Amino acid sequence: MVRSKFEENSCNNCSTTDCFIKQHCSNEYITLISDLKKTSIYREHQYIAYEGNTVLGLFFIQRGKAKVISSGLAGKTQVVRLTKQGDIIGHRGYGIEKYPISAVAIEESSICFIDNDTIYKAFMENPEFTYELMMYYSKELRKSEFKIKSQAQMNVREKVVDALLNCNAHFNSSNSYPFSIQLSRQDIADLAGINTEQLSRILSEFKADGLISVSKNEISILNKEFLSEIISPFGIVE
Amino acid sequence: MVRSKFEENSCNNCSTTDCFIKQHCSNEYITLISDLKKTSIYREHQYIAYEGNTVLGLFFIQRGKAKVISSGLAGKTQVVRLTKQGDIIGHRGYGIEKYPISAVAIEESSICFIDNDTIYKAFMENPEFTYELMMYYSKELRKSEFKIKSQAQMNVREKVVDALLNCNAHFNSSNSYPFSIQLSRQDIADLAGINTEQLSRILSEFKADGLISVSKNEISILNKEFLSEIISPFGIVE
DNA sequence: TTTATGGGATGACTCTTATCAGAATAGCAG
DNA sequence: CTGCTATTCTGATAAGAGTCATCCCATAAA
Repeated sequence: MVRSKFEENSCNNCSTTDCFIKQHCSNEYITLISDLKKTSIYREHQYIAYEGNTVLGLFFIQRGKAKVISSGLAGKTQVVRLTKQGDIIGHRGYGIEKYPISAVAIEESSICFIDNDTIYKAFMENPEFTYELMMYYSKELRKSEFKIKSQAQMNVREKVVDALLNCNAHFNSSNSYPFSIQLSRQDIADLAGINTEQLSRILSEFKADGLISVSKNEISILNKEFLSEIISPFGIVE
Repeated sequence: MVRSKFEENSCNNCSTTDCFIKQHCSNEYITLISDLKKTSIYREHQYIAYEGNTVLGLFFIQRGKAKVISSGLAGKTQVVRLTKQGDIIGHRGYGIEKYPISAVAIEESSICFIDNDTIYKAFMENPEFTYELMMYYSKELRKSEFKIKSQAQMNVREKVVDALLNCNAHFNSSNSYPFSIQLSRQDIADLAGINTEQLSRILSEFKADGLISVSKNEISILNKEFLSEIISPFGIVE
């Protein structure tokens, strides 16, 4: 996984093909942005953006994974969504003063930052780029609203399934099984919107039912179909 | 509230100043859209869009109010959001095949429909329009993600406050009190993500505490500040 | 090897919320 | 006004989820 400094720094040589900039901006703009962007490496557990901090621009994940979290009452944390290579962070804060969320790397990640002015110019001169980003928002919104319903209507068992399938949808790009989840119990619980004790109980049930396996505390999804069935009455998103 | 047919049908003569089209499209496009849009009147409880139906375009609320609902398990309904004059319906479905939600008028409403092709052309030739709509999505997303946290972490009491303040933010544009809410207990419960019995109990409490008044089943918010205090630890959105 | 440490699992208990049943009230037709 | 229906309110009970305490197991340090 070693990449040369050269590869990391120039958009033209970047191998991340699912980047929004590369896909939808004109060559002229790709070159411009390439000069103005800042690419940084974040280690696991390192904060990429802090809730409450001033919004200065957008982050694009060149490589790696991150979780987007929002702090609640009494130290509770909600994992709002999971992100991977090609995803965008900070777009919710775009247009307002302060980030409503924090973002934390869940593995070593390479992330490109583009400041507000540059990105605004890119929007104004690349309608397709703006359009595609709007579509990205639209998709995020659908997922987000599905999750509102999940939180409101699912029981803990269903919430756990939802969270596991969420991890799978975001991180198992090759859709191959068994697929192991790298998140801690705490993270999964925060994603499901329940506590770790309940999560443990439900996971034990699923383990007994042969839906998942656990070795060295690492959860593996064995059968996506059986899991999906548990929440199928709610419909599927994406 | 009687409007002439002429006023209703031409964008140039439309008095709804908070319309996205009027605010952000070129005059040329406003005229074009004006010819291609279809404006319809929906009565209270009438469906504007059906969950599962094919997405044909976007709806703009010229006048009136609507609720956006999503069906869940066992006949449960989630009120995903409330909309008023100037808001957009169907934008979540934009870009996919089928509407993930239904929209229902909650009072007589006049709604403009613009088909996919027309709106796509408008996007491509009016970057500012696309940009502003993207900002609209961004704002909706923030609100939506705040609601995920609400559903996951608030107790019923807090959820009721959240729902009441939501009604207030959407429908009390003049910000004057007492403000009366026109929704049924069922709608408010579906918005809060709780059942009607719990809602009744909490409303009775609030009534006893002098936070709201109820006459002829119509809820009036007397003191927004005291209500806000109940959920202030969660922060405020928008 | 032993011993600490931290994440995870499990049991007992409590509290909140949903459900069910029934009473009160509002709205409406005759 | 009277009766009918739908909505809302209230109480009793049960189910579900959260909390607290403890135990287990893996890893790392001594």
